[in-house]
Amino acid sequence: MSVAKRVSEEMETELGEKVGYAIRFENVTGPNTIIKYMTDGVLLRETLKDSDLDKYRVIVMDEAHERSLNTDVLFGILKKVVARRRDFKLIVTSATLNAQKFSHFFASVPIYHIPGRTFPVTTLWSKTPVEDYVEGAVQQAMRIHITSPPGDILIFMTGQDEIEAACYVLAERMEQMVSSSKKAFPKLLILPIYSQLPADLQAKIFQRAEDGARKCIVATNIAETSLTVDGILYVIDTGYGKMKVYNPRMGMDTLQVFPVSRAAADQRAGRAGRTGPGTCCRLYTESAYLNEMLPSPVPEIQRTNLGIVVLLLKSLKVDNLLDFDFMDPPPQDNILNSMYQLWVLGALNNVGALTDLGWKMVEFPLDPPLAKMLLMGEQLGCLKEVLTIVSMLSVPSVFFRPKDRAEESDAARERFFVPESDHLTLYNVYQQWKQHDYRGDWCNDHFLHVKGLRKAREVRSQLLDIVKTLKISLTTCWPDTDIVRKAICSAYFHNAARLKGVGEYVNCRTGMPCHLHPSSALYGMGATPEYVVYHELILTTKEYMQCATAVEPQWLAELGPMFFSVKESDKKKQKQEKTAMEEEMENLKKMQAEVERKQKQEEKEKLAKQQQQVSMPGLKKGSSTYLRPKKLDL
DNA sequence: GTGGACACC
Repeated sequence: MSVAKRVSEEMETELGEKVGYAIRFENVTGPNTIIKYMTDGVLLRETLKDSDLDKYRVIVMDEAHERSLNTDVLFGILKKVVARRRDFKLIVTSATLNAQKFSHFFASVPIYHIPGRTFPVTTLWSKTPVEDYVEGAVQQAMRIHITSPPGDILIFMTGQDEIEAACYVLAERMEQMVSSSKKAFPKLLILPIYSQLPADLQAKIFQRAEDGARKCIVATNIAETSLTVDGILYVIDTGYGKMKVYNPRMGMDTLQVFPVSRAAADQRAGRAGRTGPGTCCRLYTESAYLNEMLPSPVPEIQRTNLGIVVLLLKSLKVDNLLDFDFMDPPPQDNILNSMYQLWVLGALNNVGALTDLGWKMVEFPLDPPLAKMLLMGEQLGCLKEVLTIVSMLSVPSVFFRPKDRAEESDAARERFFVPESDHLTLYNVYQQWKQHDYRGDWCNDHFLHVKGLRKAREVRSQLLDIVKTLKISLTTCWPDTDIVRKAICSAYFHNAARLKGVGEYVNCRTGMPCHLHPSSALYGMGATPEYVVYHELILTTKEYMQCATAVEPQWLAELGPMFFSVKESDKKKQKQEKTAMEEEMENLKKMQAEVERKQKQEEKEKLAKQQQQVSMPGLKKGSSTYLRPKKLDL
């Protein structure tokens, strides 16, 4: 938006006239707009309505090296548009590191180099691997503060916990230093930043420090690309970051600490050179950088659940997904698994084409199971309730639990509990917030993140607009919440689990152990329920179900017949059902095999390269102790 | 009996 604003000022027009912008919840453009700045997500949605993008003559894909999921899907689509339309131009801008690769993907088009305007950055390497990088970073920061000329410090850590620890230790060391030193000591302003930090605290990093004080910002990779602070002359890079990795076989996301890529490390270093010549202290050896880090991060499309991507591409008439021209094709397992899941949800038919339900699901910017929950809400007569639940599930957890007020915030959360369902608990939170006029101070009083709730409200209103354009009627079942639980069950029966012990479950289909999270409302039932469905399974210290709801076993049979049947039922009928399902499965397997065969033919050369990238923890053999990704035992 | 980088539709 700020770029759009600057350009429109330069062209001496109002923003939204000749120059405009569009992001998810905002569209500031008009009939006279000739330059439109937008996110890759907005453009991707536009291609669904007009796959030739006839509205545009030129598209500039900026920051292409970031390789977001949407950008990667767009590349494949735009490549086709370029082939079809003679009057269309595509310009891709990227960090030079990857330029060759982009050029090659688009039939070896010419590359233009545009020199950057940053200052040189001196790199200092660690001579030996650093065992404890939190401690290492703190020591380095103190050293810079004591011995180096003015200029702010930026430290990269992996997450909230580390940031809090680092800030705490830093403050402690500073205090010791000040009290043991006789002379006056320059101040150090320690500032944490990560996305979940409340906005007012985030804003502090941009404020000027009082006279003589040096700022020390301790950040996640939010400071790598998303926000830029001027005045940084020193960067301390731990060399690590968190990354979400999807495991299709277990249907589970893990958030793991990995060494960052060389490209990311260089990006981090560059943050020291915006104001003047800077310094980057890397808490890893030059050899680790050269030999053990990947040149660039594994693209998101290769490590994510592809449900929504499959749905989108199917709606664009890409019949054979393994044939789609991805710059870096995702692992076949991910594609096939997502197709299977869409088939199970009833979005794809036996030959892999979109069903009526599937076509409707595409309209919603939601993961397929969430879209299905919405549409089942329509069918079952509880759309209003489900709209709220889906919106709440689309934002980060709204419960705020500061460490120093853990008990107090737990008690506040428990007051919202609906004992049979975490989903209904979320609904309850939203309703109460609404009844209190969507007030911010009410959120603070009840240990809720205002930001998250506001976002949920925006999402809800966007979904409501789509519901209206589809002429779906807005039904409610209140106060019969069993119907809501049925709607949840109808979209999440693949995540059904059966009780094994208190709070201990196993997935009904896969046998995967899964645990109720200690924060779940279901603990409030006294005895935990026999059957639950859950929103997602996340591996941390255990496999935890995030957001679970008690369901009746007969609902599973009724709403998820491809997985479940009631034992007592007529054996003959059961056998017939089984045969029918087996037949469908066979069809699906045939479809998959055909798709696989073609893929193998055409992508033979690519495959070796691809596999190298796909084996995600993706580090070369003989990694030193510096590289120790958490091992995932499957 | 306790979690969770970051964008985005």
